[in-house]
Amino acid sequence: MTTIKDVANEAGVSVTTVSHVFSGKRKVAKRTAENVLAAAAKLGYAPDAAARKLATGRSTTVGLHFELGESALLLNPFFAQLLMGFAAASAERGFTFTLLPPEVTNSYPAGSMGGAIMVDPTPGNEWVPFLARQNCRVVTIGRYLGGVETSWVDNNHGEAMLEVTKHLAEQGYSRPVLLSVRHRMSYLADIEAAFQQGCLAKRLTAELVYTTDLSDRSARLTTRNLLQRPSPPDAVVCAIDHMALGVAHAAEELGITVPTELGVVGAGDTVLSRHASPKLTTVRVDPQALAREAIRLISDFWHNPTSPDQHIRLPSELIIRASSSR
Amino acid sequence: MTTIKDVANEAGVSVTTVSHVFSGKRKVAKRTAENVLAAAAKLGYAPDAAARKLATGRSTTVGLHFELGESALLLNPFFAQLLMGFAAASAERGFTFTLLPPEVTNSYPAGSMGGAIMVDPTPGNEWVPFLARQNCRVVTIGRYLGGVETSWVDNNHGEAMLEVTKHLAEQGYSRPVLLSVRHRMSYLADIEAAFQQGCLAKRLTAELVYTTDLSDRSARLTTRNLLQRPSPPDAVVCAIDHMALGVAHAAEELGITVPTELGVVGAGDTVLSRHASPKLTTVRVDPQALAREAIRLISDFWHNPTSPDQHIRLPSELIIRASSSR
DNA sequence: GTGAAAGCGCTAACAT
DNA sequence: ATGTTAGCGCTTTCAC
Repeated sequence: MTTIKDVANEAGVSVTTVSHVFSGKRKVAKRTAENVLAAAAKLGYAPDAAARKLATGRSTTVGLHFELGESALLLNPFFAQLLMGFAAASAERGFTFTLLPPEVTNSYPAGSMGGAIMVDPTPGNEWVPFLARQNCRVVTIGRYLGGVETSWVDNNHGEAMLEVTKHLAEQGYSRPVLLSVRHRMSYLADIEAAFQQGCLAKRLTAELVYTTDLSDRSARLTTRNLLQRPSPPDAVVCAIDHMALGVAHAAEELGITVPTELGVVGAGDTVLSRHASPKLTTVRVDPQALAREAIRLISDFWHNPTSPDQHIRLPSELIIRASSSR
Repeated sequence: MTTIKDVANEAGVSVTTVSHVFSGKRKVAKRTAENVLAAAAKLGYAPDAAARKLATGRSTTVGLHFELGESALLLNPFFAQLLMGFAAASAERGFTFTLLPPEVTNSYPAGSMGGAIMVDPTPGNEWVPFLARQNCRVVTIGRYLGGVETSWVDNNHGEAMLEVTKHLAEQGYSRPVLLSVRHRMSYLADIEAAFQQGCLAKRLTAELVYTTDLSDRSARLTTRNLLQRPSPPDAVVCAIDHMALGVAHAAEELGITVPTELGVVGAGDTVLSRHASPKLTTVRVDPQALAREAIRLISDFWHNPTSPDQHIRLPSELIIRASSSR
């Protein structure tokens, strides 16, 4: 393993100078810096993150956490794209990722992280308060509603849902149902509130129905019940794409045509939305952009630890397809 | 931050003793060990991984890499489950994960990892030779066919495919096609070979067709062409579940009934397979088991660096559903 | 603009 | 069965 000392010898300077060339923390003469860089390249030197962390007390490792059991992510291609975004964005900025275990271990060394990103945390998430208590900077994707302030990156889910209700009204639907689940992610709270508000504005009856879990199967069974009511809904808006597939399935089983008799809207614009027949109207969010912004915040905080929390709201886009176009 | 010194003072012993209580590298009197543990718990002490790494030269961080652009993982719920398995299994064994960036950076500090896991590497994967050169222990999920020996954990894809062809023959299908993609993962090589062999054994014509990419859309378009031939296939076996959905879609568009006129078989048994109508016959693999075994190997190698490469083959299971049951 | 040296938290000889 | 101490690779004060 090549150390800073080897580079210093090769370049004929002190380790201090080599250190500063790599950290940029003090001015080094141009000629000197070039020599050092050349020596480092020749020897294949890269600073050792562990040694650096030990000396500075600060880490460039970012903790990453998903609530896979709770959230929609497990069943969602969205998940993989988010992760891909994290890997790429962090590599660019010289950060490294660590996956946090599902449950908090009290002895987990929060100090080993320079920050943490929590994807779609629910109020029951124990990591957020745990990390906050240890002064580990936290950025959430979606807002944390558990009583601890954090920085966050979120989509404009509410606004998109208003567009959905507007679109449904324009298409002549009048009795929409929002199919959601009881997990308390900010995302769900947002679309539920906006759904009620949007329906009110357009004079649509607004009904909110919860399925027992996130599976397409639950969505299908719930929808079957809804459609067999005396006055069934004429549109179903879903919290995630694959629930919408379950809805379409239920309609098909009952001989109800989509979109004529029943409008269907999903959320996420995953590969699933293009797969449904008819094709699914859905709200598109950009996982790569979410990842990039989250890393940007972590990087900002790392370079400027005292800067205040930041909140970033990215747009969501309504993609209108056949499933809601009469 | 609590250090080993604080614990030593609190417990009235030397740092050496504390160190050994935590590493288990030498015998400590029961009473002493209890005192140390109590002191550590009281002070909230956890060994600092960076310092430990610096002192020993060995890291408990495991690098994790996915070829998200190439593989089927991006579109596959399988992916998330695999990751969940990694997070849980590594937490249990005291390892920590780091996500490797998509592309190799020559300056990447391989020394910062105690091992690496590559998911479905293709021969073009640059990380495998890069890491092998630096004596970083590599475990692949699926075999690496790029000319470097590694330890691996794999499923018995070939055997499962033999069962598939047997099943197809039993159901009276005689002209099956295997729909695959040109990415060179061992998994694809295995099912392609076994498909040929199995068809030969059962006297079925065996045709192998490649789609341009992994999307359901490509599968659908390719299948449309196949089905419009003078003598079309009467069964399509797919390399991944969502391609099978595309196949079913194409059949539906052409008014060809599944499974009567066309048998369809997927692979993975993801949520998608239960979603198709009719329900999809598929080959089930267990992502959690793959993750657990991979971590077990990494852990073995970490504790015993000189032990030879290991190869683990887990069973795959054919799940017969409506899409291939005449 | 550059260096010398102390020390971050831990481990592992070498002691006793 | 336990303790003393050098040093892992780096950063950072203090000095020039």
